[in-house]
Amino acid sequence: MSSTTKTNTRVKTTIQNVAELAGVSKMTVSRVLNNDDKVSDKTRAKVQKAASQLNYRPNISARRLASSKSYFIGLLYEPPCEKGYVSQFMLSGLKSCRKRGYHLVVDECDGTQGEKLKITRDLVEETKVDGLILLPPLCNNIEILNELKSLNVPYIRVSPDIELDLSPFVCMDDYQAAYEMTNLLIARGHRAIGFIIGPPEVGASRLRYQGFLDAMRSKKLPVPPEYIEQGMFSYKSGLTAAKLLLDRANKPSAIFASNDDMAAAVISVANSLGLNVPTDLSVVGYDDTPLATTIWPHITTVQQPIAAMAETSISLLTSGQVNKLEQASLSELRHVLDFEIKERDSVEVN
Amino acid sequence: MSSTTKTNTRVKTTIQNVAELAGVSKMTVSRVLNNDDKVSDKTRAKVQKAASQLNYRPNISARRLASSKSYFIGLLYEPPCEKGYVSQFMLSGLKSCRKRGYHLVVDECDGTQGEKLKITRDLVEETKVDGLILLPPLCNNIEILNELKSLNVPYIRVSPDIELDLSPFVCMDDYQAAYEMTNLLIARGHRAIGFIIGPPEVGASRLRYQGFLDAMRSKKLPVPPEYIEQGMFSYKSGLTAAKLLLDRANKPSAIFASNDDMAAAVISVANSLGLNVPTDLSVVGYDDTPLATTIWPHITTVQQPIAAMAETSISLLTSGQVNKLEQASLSELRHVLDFEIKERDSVEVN
DNA sequence: CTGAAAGCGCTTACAG
DNA sequence: CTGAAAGCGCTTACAG
Repeated sequence: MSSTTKTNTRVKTTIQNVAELAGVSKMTVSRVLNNDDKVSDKTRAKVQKAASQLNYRPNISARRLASSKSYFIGLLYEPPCEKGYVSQFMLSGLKSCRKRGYHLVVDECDGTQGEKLKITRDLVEETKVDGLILLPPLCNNIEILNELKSLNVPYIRVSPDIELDLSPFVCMDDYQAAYEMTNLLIARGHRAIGFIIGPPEVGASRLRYQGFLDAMRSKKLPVPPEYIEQGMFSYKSGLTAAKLLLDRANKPSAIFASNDDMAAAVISVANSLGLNVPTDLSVVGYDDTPLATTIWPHITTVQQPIAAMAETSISLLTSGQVNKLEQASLSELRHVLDFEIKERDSVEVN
Repeated sequence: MSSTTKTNTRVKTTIQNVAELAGVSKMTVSRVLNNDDKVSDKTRAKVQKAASQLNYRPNISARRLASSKSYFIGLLYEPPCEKGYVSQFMLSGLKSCRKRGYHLVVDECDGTQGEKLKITRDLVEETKVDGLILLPPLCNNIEILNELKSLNVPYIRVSPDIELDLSPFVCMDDYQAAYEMTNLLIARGHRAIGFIIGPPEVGASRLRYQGFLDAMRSKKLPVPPEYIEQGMFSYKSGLTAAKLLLDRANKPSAIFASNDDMAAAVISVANSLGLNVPTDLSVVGYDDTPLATTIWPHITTVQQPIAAMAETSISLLTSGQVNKLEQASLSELRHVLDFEIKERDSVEVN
């Protein structure tokens, strides 16, 4: 019996087989599978047992053909996105979709505002996605959000800068992460800590900076203006900022850069100045991009929960929770996921 | 009329509509769409005209349901893969599949050899992919190739090290690229050129090295052993090699690293030694990974034709050419795609 | 709460 | 070379 079941997984089992085993009609099986309310608990249990016994997996193509749903989730990104961010999200999203019998349709949303709107509309109307995921900075594009709203397609915003509307979003707590990272540096004995701010047009920049400032203040540590530099998230801007921070007599013993590219630049400048990282200077970054574990020393950084963001987004979109938006409380819309501080080799006890 | 056609693209047109416009049966339309031989040229033309007039796009789900084909292409990769390589391939592959009405199913093939074989089998038997793309180093895994052969699934090997079998593959000419890159350095006036070799277990390492050697020899330039170091493709190994190459009186004026990570390491070592890149030392890499355009100076490197590799692979797999393997000539199986040398800021006239 | 019928848009197999 | 019929595996809409 058990061996028969095993071989059965190789043979395609249909809704009809499940119906027969459970002793009900295909219709009832379909209802159970789609979480329809009006099925008695007893029947539901019978069907579920039969389905799992046969290792039944619904045929998506048949579903798609018969139903009004497309079983497609769209993922829209806008270049240039932080390197690696899109692909990490995509890889996780692909897996999350697959295990639910959905497919992820990834599209680049580039060009003028008009072209972006067109790409968005096409994805909705041609591919007929059941839901859309908007990566930053697209998730802050109010016209696209409005278009989606009028098209009546549920969407999730990933790490939005501001609460433009009452749509659901996933994000991490940038303020808290920067606060904790700063505390880690302080705990290692650092008092003179430099900071490179991210570009002002990115909302997270302010939060990361504020987290740093508050952590310093809570420990009554000074934050002299010459220890603060403005960066643009690019490696090159990190180079410039690091030179200003380090090419002086009274230099910080640690530098917190608002992203990994700039942190890597700090390490490079330190080296060219004859400073060893981490013995002479500790450096921390933010994002945990591939670069953080490419260069040497590997950078201590904040790991964004990208896989969890993808999983949460797709879970919300496929469970249909997003459709019940009107009744949803704010707490159901906001998903603040846990970050992790990855301690590596760029920090040392001072 | 023209405006009607435009609005029609919004309404879903079916094979039935095309059949009616062309004055034939659905069956005939289906034959034309699937490139069936036995259709008269006249009928074919009529159908094609009607289809394009209606902007007809076949419904993949209906096709999948009715046919024995799945319209899925599998992409199998094995971590750790060169950073960015997989995601670049994936992004391109996603687009190539989409425009053909296919879907790309991406899966990570990790673990023991037994687990890898199981993942491969599952992808074939459960998802029923019509074809598989094997990224390196999976494409050199003879057991997986054999398994696929016995499962009778067509596959494409991407940048395989060796010709293990008579299956089709896509690749670029590593030897030629290294040859040309070396010539570029020579043309810029460099005579003393150092080289960092890639890991011996990667077939391309040998080809790149040989291309370098032959270019030097053809110009009668010396290649002293102290200018050659062994690397492992990692940044850290590049650091070690670069120190050996640069921390001496008689140093090369240019260094050719076998990949970008090591080239970035060379730049870092140069900086810490007080050498400016490119004025004191020219550096070139290979692969054109995101890192090459992240750090400063941006690295002059060889761009692998990843998008073209993805497009070619999917084109071969979806056109059904791969099935006619037996009759295929070798030239039809081998697809050596054009590379491009990206000249950036890490090389200067000597 | 449950089911019989019809149909989604294609292709397969069979005729002619 | 072309077509009428049946069916892929589900869901929708309608009964009861």
